[in-house]
Amino acid sequence: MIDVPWEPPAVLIAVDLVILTLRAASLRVLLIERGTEPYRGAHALPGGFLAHSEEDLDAAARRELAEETGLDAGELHLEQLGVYGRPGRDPRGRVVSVAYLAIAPRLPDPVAGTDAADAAWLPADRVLAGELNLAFDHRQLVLDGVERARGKLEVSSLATAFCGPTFTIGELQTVYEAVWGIPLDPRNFYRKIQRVDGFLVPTGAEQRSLVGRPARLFKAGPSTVLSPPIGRPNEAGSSSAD
Amino acid sequence: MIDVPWEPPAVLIAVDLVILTLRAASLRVLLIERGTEPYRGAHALPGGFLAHSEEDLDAAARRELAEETGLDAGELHLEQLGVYGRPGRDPRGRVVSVAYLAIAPRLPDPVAGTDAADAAWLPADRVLAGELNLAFDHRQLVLDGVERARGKLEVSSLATAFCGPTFTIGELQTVYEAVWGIPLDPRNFYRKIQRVDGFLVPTGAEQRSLVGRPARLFKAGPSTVLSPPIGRPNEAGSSSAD
DNA sequence: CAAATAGTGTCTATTAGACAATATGTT
DNA sequence: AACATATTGTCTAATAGACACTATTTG
Repeated sequence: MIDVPWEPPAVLIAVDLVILTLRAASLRVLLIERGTEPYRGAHALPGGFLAHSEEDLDAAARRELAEETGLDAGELHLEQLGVYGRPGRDPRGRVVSVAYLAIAPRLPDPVAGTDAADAAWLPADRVLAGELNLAFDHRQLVLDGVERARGKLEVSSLATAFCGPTFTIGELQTVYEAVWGIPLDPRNFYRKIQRVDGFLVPTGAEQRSLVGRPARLFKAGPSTVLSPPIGRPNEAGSSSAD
Repeated sequence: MIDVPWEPPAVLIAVDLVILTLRAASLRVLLIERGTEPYRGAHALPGGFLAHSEEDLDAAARRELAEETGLDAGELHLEQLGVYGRPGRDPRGRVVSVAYLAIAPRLPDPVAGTDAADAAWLPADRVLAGELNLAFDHRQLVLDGVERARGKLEVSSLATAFCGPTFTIGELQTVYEAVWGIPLDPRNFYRKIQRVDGFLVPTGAEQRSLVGRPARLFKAGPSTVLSPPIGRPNEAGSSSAD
């Protein structure tokens, strides 16, 4: 950072949230329907401008999360995804948006936000496939968010953020399958995931569902870095990184 | 992004660069010595404010890179590292900095930048160890940059960005060892890295050094994603992610 | 019992890591 | 020859993936 003789330009800072969750075994992202121009009627990510010039970026993300979903960010996984500042991305003027990725466990259906006129958990697939019309560069944010989640599932304990405080190995497998979009062998998954040191801690309790043998309940262990990583099958492809 | 009845606060945007390279088998970061307050005399990352309100962030990063090092960003690996916007990080006022990570191949010793009064490639170790006094939150940026590089070495072709257009497997090994800070077995490394599909392409040429058998020269292949990944030994540890 | 999910055993091909051995250059 | 680096071979323990099998529940 260098001092300059001229006055540097000031820009508006926005915070946008890619909030992912699992519903009906499919990966969903929280989208609101815009009620005003620009992009009236299009889907958009929840977010907003910095409240005041001294607000911390993370604090702004937590504030928006609470406003839009009523969720306390203390309970959620929340991490910075990146900055999106291409000139022209917002027709109203120069806006630099700091994107955050949040992972939410299964939530009560109604997501009536205070700000959001109309909010819904829409399948991430439909965004990736381009079926939905997203405002601004928000499709890119969702792409990047899903890609981040896919990668971190391999090497971190992120998957548990999709679950409640306790969960079965079957539920965890559903998370991996939904985010990666591929089926996994339950038997191999079962042992592989338990082999990871410090990932899962058995609670001793069991959970019984409508059918089948009751499953042991686990909670997240101390490790946030998974070693060995949970390999994603068929990564064998070239090109495209970052 | 929601429309608001009030005027959102505008802040200054800076771009800071964590430029890594290899010198004398050690990982170095480009630091300049600040000639003005605040933090006069401390080391700082190269960077600066947005030139004008319509400048793209990536363009600003490339511009700063050229100004500080004379390097053409077209030749270099350049990726966004994150945003650093904690209030109070800059005593002059609210500044949100977009950090970029650049990887440079071996460069000519003099790094006389136009802006930088005094620039030097200093060992990343000394920053990590806290030996050097860095301005602002730049120590954190270097930490994050090195950590990013360490991780990407495993799963991407980033290592080749430290090398010239052609390189030997021995040089590549030096990159891995310097960035990870651990020794690797040359024989196992030799084959392991060649097994990665699309990573290395032999040029047919050879390179002879002062001593020892000449080594085959390679260039970077089409793959930017490495599968299987190049596993980093002794990752076996708990806690701390993100 | 049938169906469904949880959990265990086992086999095989592949891989990681250790390290001996060989190849080819310089001094 | 002595030395240094590159490249190849080989052995062993660990691992991934396929899949048969057992266990425990509900209807």
